[in-house]
Amino acid sequence: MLDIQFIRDNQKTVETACKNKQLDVSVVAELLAVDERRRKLQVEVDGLRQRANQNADAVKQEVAQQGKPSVELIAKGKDIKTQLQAIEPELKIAEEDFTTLMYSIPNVPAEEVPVGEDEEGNVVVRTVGDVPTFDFEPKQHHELMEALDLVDTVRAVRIGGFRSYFLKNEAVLLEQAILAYAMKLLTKEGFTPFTAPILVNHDAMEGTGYFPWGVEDHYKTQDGQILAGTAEVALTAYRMGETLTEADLPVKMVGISPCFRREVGTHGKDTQGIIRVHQFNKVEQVVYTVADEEETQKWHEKMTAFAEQLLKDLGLSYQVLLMCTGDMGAGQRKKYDIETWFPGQNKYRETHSASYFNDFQSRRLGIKYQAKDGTTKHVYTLNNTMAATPRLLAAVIENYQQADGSIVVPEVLRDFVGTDRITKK
RNA sequence: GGAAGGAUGCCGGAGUGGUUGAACGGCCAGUUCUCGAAAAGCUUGGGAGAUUAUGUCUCACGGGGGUUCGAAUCCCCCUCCUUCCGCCA
Repeated sequence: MLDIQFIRDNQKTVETACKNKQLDVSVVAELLAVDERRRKLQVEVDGLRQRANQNADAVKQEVAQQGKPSVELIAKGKDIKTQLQAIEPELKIAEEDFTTLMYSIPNVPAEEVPVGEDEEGNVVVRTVGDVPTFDFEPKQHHELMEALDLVDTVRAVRIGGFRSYFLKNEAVLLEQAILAYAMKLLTKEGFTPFTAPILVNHDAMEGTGYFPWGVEDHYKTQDGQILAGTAEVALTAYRMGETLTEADLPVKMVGISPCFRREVGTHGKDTQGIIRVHQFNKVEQVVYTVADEEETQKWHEKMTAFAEQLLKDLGLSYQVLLMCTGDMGAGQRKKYDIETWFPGQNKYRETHSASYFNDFQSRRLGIKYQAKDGTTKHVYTLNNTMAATPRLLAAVIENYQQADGSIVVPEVLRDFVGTDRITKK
């Protein structure tokens, strides 16, 4: 959520942001019209309430002096009340409309974000690691995994539907190893480890900016909770409604949770393998910083670097992309995606996504802090993937495949997995 | 699922119809004292909206509605929390 004053002063900027993010532009003008109506009604209602309060004080005086109020003042009070009852409902409607529209206004992208309609507009910032060469034709992860009895999608689909999977044998340990390694890296960096609830309420979804735009992308329960697509939701909302002190910042959290995504609108994409699934596991980093864009940008780079460290430790090649306006979320101010090299597919695929929001999320969630100068400000929030499996597992398998179809286990994971090579049984 | 209790400011915690927007304590900020700090004292200071004056007004005691000239306080509905019982893991 943006500051209404900012929207009033920068209507064009906000409208351009809507347009560039491929969102409805008309909400801005609609909001400002409602804002004006609301303010006009507010002035009227405030004036009447002032009179009502003054009258009540006068009644109090009379009671103190004469023991009982005069009929005139009681009648006047009733009259004011009648007038108030006539316009208060209008104000209430205007306020409700105002709130709904405020929640529908996206964040304005940072200056350096390229304008673009879709992924074509994204810009490669850096490419790290050489694309590995094979003296044989590298296979895709699902071929390799099926041959080694590491995955079963045929039976899974029978049980859980399209995009379901069983991981089996060493793949289970290898997945856990990746997640545990990711957790360990960030814990060493001073992040507080969490498991996060994935069944969350509407406020948390709206507060993090997934709603109202992404309602269709999420599953919900018959009790009204939503199955979150990421631990970002619960972790970012962790201090919802609280006021911290500046000394508490930065707050650094790393959470592990299952993630659920409906993947509507992706029919026909990645139908093979376990790159795109409805349920996966993820280690996610979330940080609150002071209300300073320079500081939050520093953290944005740092958090991206943490994810890059993981990929380097795993010996994977990747590229970092600066996402264009059309390919970023409504609440995001700037976003990097990291794409990891998949030799079997012969291309880079998205494995990480790092965003910062300034106070867009914290305004919605009501997360503030008392600054050193005594004023109260909203914290700035950021998040980044640390490791998402089985997608990252698939990357490891494709990159570590051998001519005989076996998989070498990355060195840093060997202790956990208990073997240095996965071979046919 | 049944029963009881609870939700108050930045935090803890009083308060059962009108000088309580909130005692008391803590924290933070500002300020006085000081070479400086600590300690101590003082402050219309600490949330939101309107007006755009930097003063006034309104709202804000979990959320919504009602009673009343007047509600944190009385009534109704809802949400959440705690405890006990039941059930389950």
